[in-house]
Amino acid sequence: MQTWLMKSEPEEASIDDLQRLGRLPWVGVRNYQARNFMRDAFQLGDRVLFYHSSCAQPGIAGIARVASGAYADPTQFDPSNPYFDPKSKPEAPRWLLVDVAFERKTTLLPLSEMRLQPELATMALLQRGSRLSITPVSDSEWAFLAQRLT
DNA sequence: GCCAACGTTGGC
DNA sequence: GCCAACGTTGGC
Repeated sequence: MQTWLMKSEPEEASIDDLQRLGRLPWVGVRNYQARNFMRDAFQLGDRVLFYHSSCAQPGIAGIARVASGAYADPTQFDPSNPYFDPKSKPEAPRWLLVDVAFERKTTLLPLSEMRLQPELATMALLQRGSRLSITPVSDSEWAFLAQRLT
């Protein structure tokens, strides 16, 4: 089983929202590399580290699971939605999503602390200039993180 | 609000 | 297919 880190702005969808709803369609991915991870590499039951971005305390806020295969993100077809993509056609959807299911909250592991850990220096999230909203987490990175996510 | 870094677009 | 211009991300 693989572990992934997925970024979400808590103002839009926080770990508390996921806890309340139990399950969420991960709408709004508009990057081909991130889409391809969901389409080609995600497996049902894969672990998801739920990361809060663009907020006062960026960091890992909880753990979730991949709860569906990839399917068309409906927001790309809705002209009133901020994620609307006029170039995407229903017969050939450009953007996909997966459902994500709540597992548990963790005490927030701040980005600033993650940066201090040599064991995490290889994380895709921490690489210079990395902006990708979905990144893989290696087994050794997860093993280290698991001890700190309480 | 700033700005570095990156991805996408579109003219050629 | 190149690459400059532009838009976006996201930490600070």
